[in-house]
Amino acid sequence: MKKSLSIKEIAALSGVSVATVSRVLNDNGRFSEETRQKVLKVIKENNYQVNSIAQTLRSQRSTTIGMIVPDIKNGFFANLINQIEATLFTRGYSTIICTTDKDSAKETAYLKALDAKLVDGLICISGQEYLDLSVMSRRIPLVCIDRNPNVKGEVGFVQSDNLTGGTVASQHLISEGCQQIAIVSKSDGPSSIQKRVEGAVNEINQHPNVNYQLLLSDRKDLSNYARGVDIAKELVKQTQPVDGVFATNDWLAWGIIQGLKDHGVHVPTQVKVVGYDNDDICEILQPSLTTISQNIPELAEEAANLLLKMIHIDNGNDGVIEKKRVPVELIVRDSA
Amino acid sequence: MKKSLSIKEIAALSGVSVATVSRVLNDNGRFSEETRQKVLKVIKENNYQVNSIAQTLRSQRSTTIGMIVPDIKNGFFANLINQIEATLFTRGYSTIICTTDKDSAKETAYLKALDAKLVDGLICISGQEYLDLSVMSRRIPLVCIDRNPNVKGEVGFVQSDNLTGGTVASQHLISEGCQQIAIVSKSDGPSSIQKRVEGAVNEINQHPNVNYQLLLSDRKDLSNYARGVDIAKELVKQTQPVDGVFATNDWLAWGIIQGLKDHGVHVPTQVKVVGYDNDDICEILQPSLTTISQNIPELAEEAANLLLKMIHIDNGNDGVIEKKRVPVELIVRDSA
DNA sequence: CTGAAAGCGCTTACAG
DNA sequence: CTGAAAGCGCTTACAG
Repeated sequence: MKKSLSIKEIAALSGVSVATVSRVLNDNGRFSEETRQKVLKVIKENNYQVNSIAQTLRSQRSTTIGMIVPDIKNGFFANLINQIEATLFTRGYSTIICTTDKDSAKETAYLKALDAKLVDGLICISGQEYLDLSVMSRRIPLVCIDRNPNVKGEVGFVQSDNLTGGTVASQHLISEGCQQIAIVSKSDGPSSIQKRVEGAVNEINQHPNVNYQLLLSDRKDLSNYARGVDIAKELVKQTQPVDGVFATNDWLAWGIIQGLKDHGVHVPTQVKVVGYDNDDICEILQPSLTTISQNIPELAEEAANLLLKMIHIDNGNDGVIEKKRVPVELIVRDSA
Repeated sequence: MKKSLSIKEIAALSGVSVATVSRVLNDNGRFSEETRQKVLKVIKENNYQVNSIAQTLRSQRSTTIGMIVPDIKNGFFANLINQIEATLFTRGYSTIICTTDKDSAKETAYLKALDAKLVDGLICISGQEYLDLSVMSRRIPLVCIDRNPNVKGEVGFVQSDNLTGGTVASQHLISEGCQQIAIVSKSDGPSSIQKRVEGAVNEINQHPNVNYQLLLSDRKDLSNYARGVDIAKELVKQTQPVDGVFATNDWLAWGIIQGLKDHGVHVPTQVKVVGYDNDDICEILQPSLTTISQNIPELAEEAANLLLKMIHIDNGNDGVIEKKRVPVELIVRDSA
């Protein structure tokens, strides 16, 4: 591999000291315009590229942040990751994305790797369990999105307003005339999903004439879609038929719709269905899916800004926890 | 931020030199079992974490690879990224994922950042244009997936067998009795997609009784799905109706199916449709989509292994280009 | 089996 | 305005 030039060689070629080259590079400190031109010329001519590793070691700042995410294939996460990364990039930070695949050993290994790489901050998205930061050798600014950290000390916390999301979903079904509502979710979901259920239940409880039942799939072996199909089988067996379903994600919702259809139950005329996430699939399905849309741009912006703020303040160890709650939006389509 | 301990402090606490601590850490060089135990004990007790940045600067090896990808939201890319990253991780490498959003300025900026971070290698996935590596200050092992690099020197090249993919798609339609086939794609697609079209055309040309037409959407403002709907409008207007469609991705295929349905044309009885990628949506749609599945695990494995091989050989500058071509598979479902 | 020392490529007080 | 020098935390010949 061709060796790249160092600041030392640039200095020699420019006839100045390495200190001066460094100053020009960082536009920091005083130097004559003439010197600057001279150095910049040599840098250009030699395609010099600064060595960030050396910078990081020296300055103890990596301008890199680590991002822990359970699953990159999920559309919601992919969007969120993409936007956070884009925001951080415009602010001069690189992002190392670590996909844990919900494997806590992998999560720990990644945390150590990020620690060793001196990342300036950490963003953790969702995840099944409490976040165990005891493996870190340093205290590091941390922002969690939809996840409860078990960390003492300063943690930023950005949440989508899942509680309201559930509430709005129920409200919509009720306003459409539903009186027997099934709330369908997964028994193994993270707290963000449980909040959706909680919101939906709370709302229904405000309406004495509306009943609900909770159906939690524990079929970890199935995809969300397949779980929905599976749950639909339960639904059609019931003596008191449901007329509304709130599913805590869109794939689940679509599985339910298809499962119901297989049993001759039509959506939305016989049963109305509301999903969650406003996944890309919502628009292309027939019936298209009524759903709750999370504000991904705002979640990304809040998380990135909060982390950057924490990095720059770097007050280190007082236990202040900043929280942001980002609104959601009901999107009405054909299914309810 | 709490400062982490250095090897120097571990050395002091263990009563040995930093050299010895380093040896124990890397299990490299000779030392007594007693020394090892002593040092390891201190490391454990103090939750010592090695500083990879210092290691990298010293050894000029970062055990980090960079990955340039056009779009993380695309299911095919997301899967591929995920699997490459997982493979590299088991081999001790971290992966920095850089999403270019098809913006070449962003691509250049990322390339520079990766260069500055001393990544040991680079994987580039797809992308619209030739890859411009002139911004790199070093020669670096590079593997391209479905992308033509314009680089002199050693480049690994892993491709999905897009040509055969197109061929197989046509074959299937023909074997299902189609005689008027529309090949639908995007005018702005990368070469990997053009290969699919080429394969499909070649195959049809083998069959004198089968005709085809090529429809390329140039509506960059539309999603793939919307482009499909749009194209379907063209299709139904034609005097000689088509009875088969090959679309170069699944979302496009689904748009066509929905567009045809809107005009009263039924799939698969009147028109048969084959998509490409075997996206997660294929199974949940009705009709479910017949498609060409790329072998993502093998693509990931080949790319990762090839890159690792190049890194370890590091022969640097002979112009050998390794190529791998990964087979695809026809998956027959309801739409054709 | 172990240590002293050089050096990876930078930044930044300190001195002038 | 500029340079000499220390030091970030490691690894690795070299010497013993």
